[in-house]
Amino acid sequence: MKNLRLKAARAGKDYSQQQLADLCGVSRQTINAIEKGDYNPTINLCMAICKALDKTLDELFWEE
Amino acid sequence: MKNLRLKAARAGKDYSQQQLADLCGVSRQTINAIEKGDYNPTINLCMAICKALDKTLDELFWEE
DNA sequence: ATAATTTGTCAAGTGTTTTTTACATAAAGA
DNA sequence: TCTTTATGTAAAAAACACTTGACAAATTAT
Repeated sequence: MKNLRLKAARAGKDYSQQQLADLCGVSRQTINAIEKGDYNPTINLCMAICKALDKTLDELFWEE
Repeated sequence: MKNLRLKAARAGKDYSQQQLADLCGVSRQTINAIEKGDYNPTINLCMAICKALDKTLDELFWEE
């Protein structure tokens, strides 16, 4: 399922997928795939994303 | 670096590495490696661990 | 003491994340 | 209109998470 919280947080910073990817040191496709939601990133990447967007793991990635 | 918060949370539930591994559907060695800290688990596994231990991602995995 | 459980570690293999390259479409700006 | 930027998607290969099997040291229980 899509990660809309991530998409929203990125929009809140006015970053493109490419810009966020650069900040996190990964490819644009990786960010795209995570937002699209069909896979399972590593915790280190999740933390890099959170720090780039000033969010926490729970805010962007926790699922009930 | 070691994940001592995870080790402590597991101790708080009185689970062995094997028991926690079974609850999370991974091997004992994987849990051991995460506690030892020399790698980078996936977010899905981190969430499974958190749920087994009644903790959140931020409580067990967030690093400043 | 000794048996059973737990933990630490290693090597080889499997599976999946991630990269790279590439192409197509939509939106925005000049 | 023409160009640029942003997004969605795909296939092949590289990188790495995770498994399996195994052995030894340490801990706990009997």
